[in-house]
This record gives sequence, structure tokens and C-alpha cells, in this order.
Amino acid sequence: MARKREEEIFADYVRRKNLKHSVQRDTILKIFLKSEKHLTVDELYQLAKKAAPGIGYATIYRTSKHFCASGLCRELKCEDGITRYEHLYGHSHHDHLICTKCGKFIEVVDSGIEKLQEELARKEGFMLTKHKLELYGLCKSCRKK
Amino acid sequence: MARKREEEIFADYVRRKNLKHSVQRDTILKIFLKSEKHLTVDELYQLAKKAAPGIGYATIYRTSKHFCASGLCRELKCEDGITRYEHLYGHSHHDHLICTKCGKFIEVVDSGIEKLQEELARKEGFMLTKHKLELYGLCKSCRKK
DNA sequence: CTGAAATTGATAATCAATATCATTATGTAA
DNA sequence: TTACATAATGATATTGATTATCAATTTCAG
Repeated sequence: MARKREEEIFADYVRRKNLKHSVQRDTILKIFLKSEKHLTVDELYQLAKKAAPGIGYATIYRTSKHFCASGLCRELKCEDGITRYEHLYGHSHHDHLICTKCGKFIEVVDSGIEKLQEELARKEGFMLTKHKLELYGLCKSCRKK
Repeated sequence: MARKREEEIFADYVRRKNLKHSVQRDTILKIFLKSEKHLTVDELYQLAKKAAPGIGYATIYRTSKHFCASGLCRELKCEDGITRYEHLYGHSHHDHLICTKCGKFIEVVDSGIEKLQEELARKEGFMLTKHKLELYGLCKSCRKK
């Protein structure tokens, strides 16, 4: 299954970089893989602390950076200024619908939008490397309340 | 001309909020209006210091907040984590093409993209309040170098 | 088993942004 | 014009997120 594959990706990265294996990293990786949410550093920390009480905040930061470097995840900096990590493996490019009330993230794709973006860039002579599209609003359940 | 209009908008705001007039604010406003760039707080500060040597960093922050509250400008939080302020008066909604090399900001609009965003949101039951689209890449002159 | 090197956790440092506070500037009412 | 209530300023402290430092611990190849 996918989780296995992701563990391999990270193991490869550790090997490639001549890093060493560690219990804490395993713990954090398991937690990260189990959650399909866009976790904040603090959420990761709170979860990790349950599994490994002595774990330090700095380890979460360091490990998240490694996850990103290995291609497993990506930092997401949103309007609220809080960094979140989102899964990359098995997730093709997508944008986000973000509920400003409950904080829910929905991943969306629209090939039409992608195409128009490319055109826009071409018109200005830009060579696009990446883009960021965030749609803020109220989600289905929050707008009813 | 437009600058005059913007000064009026801010004066109205000051009156409405029962604030007081101040020399420093005038200075910062003039600098902000003169520049069509997306200034960072630090850039604003450096420019203001030339015109009013004793000016404090905190005053720049406070004043920028007032500009935003008055509707003159808007905070822009980008990937690099640095906040920039952009003009709002006379600038209808737009997105940004951002050069990752020289830092240039180009304002763009595409009604097609806007429409597709609305559709996307509707499909998910979202009520959109705002969105953010940033296209990162190399601008025409930077890609030649 | 041993030692070189990576990892950890605690803590200090950094950086942007905000809050505090004594002093100064502003504007209105007398 | 003066007096006074209050807003604004500048210096500085504080916060909150993130990164750097460092001694102690863990990992792993030989």
C-alpha cells in the first residue's frame, strides 16, 4: 500500500544523504503518514508527544524539513501565517479551497485554470515555475450555521 | 489627480475614526502614494527615514495598518514570508506574476480564471470570500540572463 | 565492541510583528 | 490664545514562529 511506499522513499533519502536512522523520526513519519490532514507543526508535535512523551519541538521542525527534502511533503504557507505540511506522494498538483471558519482544506484541480495561467504567463513573457491558488470562503457545513 | 483622491480617502478615514493628523503619517502616505511598487515594511521605513530621520519602525507598522483599514492598501503575504503593501485605490481586483529572481510583481487579471474559480467553489458548496493566485517564475528579462 | 558522526532535547538566538509606556503633538472648547 | 483631554510617536519590551547552538546520547560501520 501507499504508506509502505512512502516509508521507502524516506528510507532512500536517509541512505542517500548518509543520515542515520532514529526512533523519533520513525514516530513522526508514522504520524504524518497516518494523517491525511494538512498538519501544522504544533499538531504534529502534540500527536508525537503522545507516542513519544520526551520528544522535543526542534525535532519536529528538523524532521519536517527532511520530509520536504525527501519529496514526501511540502510546506504550505497560508494567509494565517501558520505553516502546514501536506502530502506529496500520490498527490498530483492541486490547489486549495480553505474554509475560514473551520479551517478545512479541500484539494481541488481544474485543468482549465491551469491552462489559463500558462497563457497569462506566456503573454507577459514569464516562464512559470510554480503557482499558488488559494480560495478562501465558507465550506458547505459552516455556511449553514 | 489620483494621488489627491487617495489623500482624501485617508483624511476621511482619520476624521471618521476620530484620529489626529500627524506629520509622520503625511510623510509615509506621500512615500507610499509616490511608489507604485509593492513595498515591504522595511522599504517603506528606509524611504521614510530619508524624509523624516527620526521616524520609528513602529510608526511604519501602525501607519500601514491604518492605510489598510482606510481601504488605501492591502497586505500581501507571499512565499518568502515578507509582507508587502499594495495600492488598492484605482486598482481593481488582480492576481500576481512574481519573478523569483528580481522580485518584480506584475498585476494580472483573467476573467476566465475568475469564473472557473467560482465554479470550482460552487461544486464544493463553498461560498467564496476571497482568493489568492500567485504565479511564480522568471520574468522576461531575467530568463534571458 | 569501539569510535566517528548523526540525532536529540533543551535552550538561546533571530526575525517579523505587536504591545507597552512615558513623552510629545494635536485639536477643540472655553 | 490657553488649557486640557486624547491621539501619536519613538524607544523598547514582548510575543510567536522558526532556526541555531551545544552537550549528551544514539546509531552503525569496521
